[in-house]
Amino acid sequence: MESAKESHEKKLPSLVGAKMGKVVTRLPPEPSGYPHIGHAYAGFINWYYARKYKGQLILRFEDTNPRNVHEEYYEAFKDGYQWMDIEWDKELKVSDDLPYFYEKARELLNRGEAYFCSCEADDIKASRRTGTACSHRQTKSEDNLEIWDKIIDGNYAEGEIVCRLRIDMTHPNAVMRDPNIFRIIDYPHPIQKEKYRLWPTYDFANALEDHRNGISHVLRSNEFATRGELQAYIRDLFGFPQPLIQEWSRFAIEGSPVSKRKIRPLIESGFISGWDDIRLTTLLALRRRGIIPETIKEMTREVGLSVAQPVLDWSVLIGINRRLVDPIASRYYCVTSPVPVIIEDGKPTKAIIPFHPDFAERGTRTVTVEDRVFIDGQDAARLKKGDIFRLKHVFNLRVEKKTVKAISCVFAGDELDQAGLKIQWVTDDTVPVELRIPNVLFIKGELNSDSLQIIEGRGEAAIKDVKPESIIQLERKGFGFVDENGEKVNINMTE
RNA sequence: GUCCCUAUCGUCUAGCCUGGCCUAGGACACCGCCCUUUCACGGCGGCGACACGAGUUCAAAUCUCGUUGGGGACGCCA
Repeated sequence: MESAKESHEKKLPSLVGAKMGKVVTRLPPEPSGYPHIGHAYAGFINWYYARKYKGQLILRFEDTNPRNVHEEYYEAFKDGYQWMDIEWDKELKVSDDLPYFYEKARELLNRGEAYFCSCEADDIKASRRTGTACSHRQTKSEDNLEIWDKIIDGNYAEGEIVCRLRIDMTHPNAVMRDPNIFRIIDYPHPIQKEKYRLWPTYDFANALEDHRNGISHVLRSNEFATRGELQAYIRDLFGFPQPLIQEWSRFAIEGSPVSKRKIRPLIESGFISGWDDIRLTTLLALRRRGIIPETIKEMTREVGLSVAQPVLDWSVLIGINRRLVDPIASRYYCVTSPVPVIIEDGKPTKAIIPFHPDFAERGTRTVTVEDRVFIDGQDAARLKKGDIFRLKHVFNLRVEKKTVKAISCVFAGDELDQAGLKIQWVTDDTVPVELRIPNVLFIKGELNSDSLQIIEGRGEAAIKDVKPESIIQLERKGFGFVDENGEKVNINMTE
């Protein structure tokens, strides 16, 4: 028991170069969509180390592309982190720092470290592949500074010109081949409105913000690995110290896309219901599926700072969740394809059923069984004449006659047969239940037409009292999240 | 095409840096038994892996080279 418990308390490794009280990490979301499990994973790691070393965690919205950013997502991220119990110490928006970036950019222009380039985007791209420089590289500082002012004054249109760093067009790391650091975007920003039209690119903003925010450790997924060199170069340009960088591999869950590019068409076609569809891995979806935050944390500790390419199976997440949710989920009976069981010699009998087998303090409900109950069609199919089974928490019955429409039984004693068959049941007093059973969205890259199964059933009356958003267990069916509880109870099965 | 990262049970991961303690440990899944008024949780046991090929060494999962596979970058996205 102890060894099992210890193994569940797997810890993340110590952080290189971390000093107590001196660690500052960051949550750097772009508010352009809903947070998903990958954000929660990275968020938890950053939160974990900030707390472990009694440092600080900074929430920094990377909102430097007004075309991508929408106001609602700032809140969506905060909600997501809050749900994960990830608390941050300071909240910033990169878009608040444009004056700072402007000042730094002008300094670089003045020093000849940057220049404006009016080549076509495609030509710039091609020249990076071939490693050839364009004539704009030679523009004098004074002229570049003049162009800067003209852009601010509105003399250039979007797409007409960009500001690039003068590094090395033949650098082995293509990211270093004179990267763009500013571009014109004539589009209102949700926070800054129409105040700016010249926006810094990711690398420039990120490199300077990390220094400006006093970030000691940049903990991020390695899709940014090749940008590291550029970001370090930018900080070096100003003589800023370098934070320590720790990267891990971006992970995936088998059959569950994360990208907006893949998900949006599914929503538009109506294949899935929205960003909170229970087949997705957005935090909203996971919550509605009955996955709890602790499960995501546990999974993060398990996967750790791996640099391979983890592709997790849903069973890992679901298995961890089942263990964590077991003690908190009350048990209920629910039957699908109900088949009547006629108790020929039935007399009203009170069944007292506990809500949880291990915690008596969670209480019981009392149901009176008369001469008819319903059992699940699948259980009915297994019964044949002469079989003895127990109506769980009531008494034993013997099958006398079985027709396609009903099963007739007689009382067969009260003694509990430990090894005998026990069957869940409902009376006439039920509530309609809709079970939604999710499955993977994609199988081997193909959309899975069977990714959501909906089953109608009858739940015992006690389910009417379950608070929406509770996680319950339908005995022998599994755990689920009570999504709505009205005329009908919708339950999203975790699976 | 060029550059970077990576390769351990079905899946995830520990070990690799500092070679011997590894007949390779754990989690999830699966199978069996036990516990049990659930096919839940829990307990015990089982199945099950060092991608391949060379090399270095008394000794290699661990070091070197190559092959193959996987991921990422080469955006006026982040």
